Amino acid sequence: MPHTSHSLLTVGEAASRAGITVPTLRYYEERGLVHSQRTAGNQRRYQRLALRRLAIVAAGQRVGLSLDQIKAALDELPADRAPSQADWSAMSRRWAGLVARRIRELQVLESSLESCIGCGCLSLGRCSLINPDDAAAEEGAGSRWARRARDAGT
Amino acid sequence: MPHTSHSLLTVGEAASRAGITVPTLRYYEERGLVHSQRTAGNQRRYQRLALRRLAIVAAGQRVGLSLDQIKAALDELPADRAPSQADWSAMSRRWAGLVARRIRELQVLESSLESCIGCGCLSLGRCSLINPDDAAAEEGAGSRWARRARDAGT
DNA sequence: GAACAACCTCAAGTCGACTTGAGGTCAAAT
DNA sequence: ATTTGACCTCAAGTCGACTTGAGGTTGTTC
Repeated sequence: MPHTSHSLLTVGEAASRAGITVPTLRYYEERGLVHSQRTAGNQRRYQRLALRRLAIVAAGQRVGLSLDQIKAALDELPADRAPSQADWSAMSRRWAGLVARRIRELQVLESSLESCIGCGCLSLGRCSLINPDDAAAEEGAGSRWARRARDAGT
Repeated sequence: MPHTSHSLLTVGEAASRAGITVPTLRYYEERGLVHSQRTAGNQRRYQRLALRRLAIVAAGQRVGLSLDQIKAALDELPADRAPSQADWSAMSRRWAGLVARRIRELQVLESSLESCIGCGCLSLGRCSLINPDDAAAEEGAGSRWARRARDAGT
């Protein structure tokens, strides 16, 4: 076993702290979401900072972003320094906007469903769930909102 | 052009009215989400009722359900009769519950992001976005937000 | 009765986000 | 020095939800 009191983390340590599998961590690295140093023997070593980036990845997934979108956000943060407050709050603000928007979408849906509970909806014409044209008027090109659900599992 | 004033719809008509492509409609049918009759020449003909089912599929996707989950919901509705109000409101109620739950999750996330906007989050330990354990504490066994739920019971 | 769009089936491809496997190397403990 | 578990790369597989393609048929219109 690698002794676990260094400031650099092995893949296994980093993965388990981030709550993901080792292959997933490697995959994230391949996608440019995290970075590592290598030992003389070519093994990955992660800085603590990498955990923060991984946590941001998880948060982004909860927000409903694709890895590419998350990468775009991460790319605006310094790669090997703690982000400045300005960096950080800009990112938070953008994501909060996305979340707020999604919440509004779901609330529209929720009220449609609620009005459906009693309506019987025997005629198509009346039902706002079935006829979401008005409700979803904003829907542009394929904004079928990407559902990503990570089953943290384990 | 097929003349467009029958009570039965061709694939093309049904697909365009449902806002999906023809292959997608065929795919849905293959998955058992809709059903059709066939002409003597083996072409699909859809009842109006199929449009309602397709609309339910779309709604379910907006709710965030998989096609399997949506199928499970549809399977409890009569296949070739309009659903009774009881059927309908039971489904709406279940879906409304899912939506409400998802909204609550996103609201937790939203408030985390909001508090992040100003916090700087220079230390991992404090940030609720980065440390969602407490925020997500209400969440029971696994299952981030119902998607892989084996109780696809809609 | 020919043109031609719309239809048919079946197979394979795509994309995102991973997982799984084969075959081989590194490093901490004994 | 050897063991053993953790690590390495590269390739291929999986899953959901579709899309694309090839090759052939139907049905309405002129």
